[in-house]
Amino acid sequence: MSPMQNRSQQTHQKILDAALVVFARDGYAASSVNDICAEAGVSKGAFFHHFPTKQTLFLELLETWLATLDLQMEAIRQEYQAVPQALIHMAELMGNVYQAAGGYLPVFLEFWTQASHDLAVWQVVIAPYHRYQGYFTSLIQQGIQGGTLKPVDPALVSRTLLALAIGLLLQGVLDPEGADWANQTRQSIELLVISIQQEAA
Amino acid sequence: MSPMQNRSQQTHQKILDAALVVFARDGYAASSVNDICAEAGVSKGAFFHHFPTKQTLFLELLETWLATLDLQMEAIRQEYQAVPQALIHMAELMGNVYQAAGGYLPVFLEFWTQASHDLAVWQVVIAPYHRYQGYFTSLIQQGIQGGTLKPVDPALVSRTLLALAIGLLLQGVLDPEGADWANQTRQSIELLVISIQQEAA
DNA sequence: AGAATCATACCGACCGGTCGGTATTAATAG
DNA sequence: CTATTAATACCGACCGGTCGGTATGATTCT
Repeated sequence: MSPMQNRSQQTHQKILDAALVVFARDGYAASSVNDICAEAGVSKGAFFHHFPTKQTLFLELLETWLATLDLQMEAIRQEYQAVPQALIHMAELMGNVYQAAGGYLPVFLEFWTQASHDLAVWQVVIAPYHRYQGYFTSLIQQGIQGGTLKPVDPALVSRTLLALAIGLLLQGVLDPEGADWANQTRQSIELLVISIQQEAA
Repeated sequence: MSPMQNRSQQTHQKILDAALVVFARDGYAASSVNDICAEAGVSKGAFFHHFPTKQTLFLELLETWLATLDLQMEAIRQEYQAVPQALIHMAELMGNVYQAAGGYLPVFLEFWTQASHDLAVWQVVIAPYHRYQGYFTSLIQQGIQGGTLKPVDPALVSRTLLALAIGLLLQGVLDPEGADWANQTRQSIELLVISIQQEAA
């Protein structure tokens, strides 16, 4: 049943798992390769056998995270349904993100921070960002044409939705005990969706 | 007219200004004291004369930023007016933040990131965060009692408002050319405020 | 003068990354 | 199946360089 990875794959994964822990705890720049090796229980030689540079490891971690996000997005998209409900389902996706992230929410911040300082990271992040923004924009556009949403500016509402998701995530990082953030996210998005829903004539 | 600072105060300020530039460009952890000194045109000896540690400098920068934010918040609070309008004015405050930050928006991210890794920074950040959250909560509560707002959950809406501000700011950091973020912020908050406004009976 | 301010030289610790060598596994041959 | 070879995976000492911070001497102000 289990994939029965060979030693190399196991080590590779151990390093990735350890890096997630260390980056979440100390931040990317403040984390040394030695720290990651110690957490993974692996030698420095093994590290550089699997990853040419520290940045490569970071990018692989980022791409993995984006891939799982894409998977969840696609799952929502598949469930064909009315536009307002699709948006609300997206809120539940964010709830999944909180759950899946476990104690590693700060790495999200780390991704964003590095994107603003490192061109290579930025290029990896900006594409999905625009893709998601476009997805929501067209979804809202579609809702307007279908008559379920008021004639709002789709791009504006799209950026507003993303802002809610991102802003609540950041608050969750800063003050995890301050609220039930998964629940809060659902309710915040519902609040916004209700405000742009077309009342029945 | 000018404050005519003495040499010591000028040097102190030069270091702060330079740190703002360097932190915004490279991030806190990746910025060396030497980099900051070079940017400031000041020797390392001068640096450590004015700041015992690099973290101390960072905290002073953070506290200055929070103080100006407080100042603007207080200015809004002084203008006594109806609750919904006060909230919308808050949106304009965020517009000021964009303007005042100039090219230094990434330092906001840096503040947040460090807060999640460094207890001392976290303690400085968490108090104002809760204060602002409480301020908006009571403002909304007041609006509900005054009949200008629907009977929403004040704390929930407060966190939603903050999420908008933060989330739009983060998008502005990642994709400055992607939108007119100051304008977007105003419209996003208006969208939310309208949705919780009590319709005239 | 003497106290405050700044410059220079310097320190040990640690950084990311390299390298020569050693296990471990896979491939091949007999 | 075993013996041998080749390839891969791994180890840990080590490198040049940079880090935050210090010690000390020069300069500037009061």
